[in-house]
Amino acid sequence: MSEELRAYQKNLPMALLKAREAVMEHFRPILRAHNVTEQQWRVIRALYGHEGLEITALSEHTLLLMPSLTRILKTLEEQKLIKRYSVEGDNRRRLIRLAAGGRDLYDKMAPLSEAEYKKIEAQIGATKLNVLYALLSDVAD
Amino acid sequence: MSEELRAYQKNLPMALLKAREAVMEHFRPILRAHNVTEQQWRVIRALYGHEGLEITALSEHTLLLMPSLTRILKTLEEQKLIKRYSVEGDNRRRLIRLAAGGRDLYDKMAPLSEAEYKKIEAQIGATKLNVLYALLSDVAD
DNA sequence: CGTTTAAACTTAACATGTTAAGTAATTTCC
DNA sequence: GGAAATTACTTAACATGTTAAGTTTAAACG
Repeated sequence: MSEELRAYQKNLPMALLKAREAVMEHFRPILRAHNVTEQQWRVIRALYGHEGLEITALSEHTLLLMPSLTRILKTLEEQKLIKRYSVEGDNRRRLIRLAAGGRDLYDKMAPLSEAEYKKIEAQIGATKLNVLYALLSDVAD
Repeated sequence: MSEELRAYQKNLPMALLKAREAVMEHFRPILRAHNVTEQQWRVIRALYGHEGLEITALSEHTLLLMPSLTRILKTLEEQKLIKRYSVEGDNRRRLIRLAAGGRDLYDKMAPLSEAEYKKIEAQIGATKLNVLYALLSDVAD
């Protein structure tokens, strides 16, 4: 097999992207039905798991860059899904928390999301999935 | 482990994204040095492998949606990296081909890209990498 | 202390992602 | 053969990705 052919067929970023797109197809209907984007959902999820996160920390948890996050938080705040709080003793930082609306949205979507995940797990198999997670975390470091 | 914790830690789309970001970090310096975006490079690569592609086919090969591709092709054409050709007997379709500038760019970047890939392969190991490709293609279908 | 440096965001500008709607050219099908 | 459906692509509008520059507040340091 020529180098060019290898390069075209075994392209790691493309393979990862394609797999991700396939997985996301399962979740997109749920997202659309609740009028949230994928990235907004990532923020809500992270906040549910860690009530009271600073924006930089949120950026790390969600894999969203700060400028994107600035804009996303602005719209989530307008929709009253999150709230901003000041940090004692440091006026540069801001704490972000889910508002009641955000918690409600999470409570509605999480079970649907979890159910879809179970379907995927059933299709691929839990064992394979665990191997995949291990390899992915291997690649990520 | 609670459901919520599972959901937060073992999130397949996020794991795929994180791995992809880690891999792309290797290639971004090359892209930046040649003033091409990741997506523009995907287009150039696909065209190099299949001289003369219609836009819909290009969309499938690059995993870019048609509206994105429309814009990307516009800028690549302005930079004289690609050219458009008409298709005999069907005026809806357009054939896209690399122009001389596009081939030159590919010839400059491909060896650098290939070298980076070899580094990644060496870090992870060819065996693991093959298992990963197999699992990813499993997930993607 | 006051000046410099760094940290935590935000803005800006341009490219792409995503969904819906629009346009022009082909097929279908009665 | 001509209306209706389909195909191939483009536009539009809004959200996010990405890099660079700007702003405000804290920390460091001489």
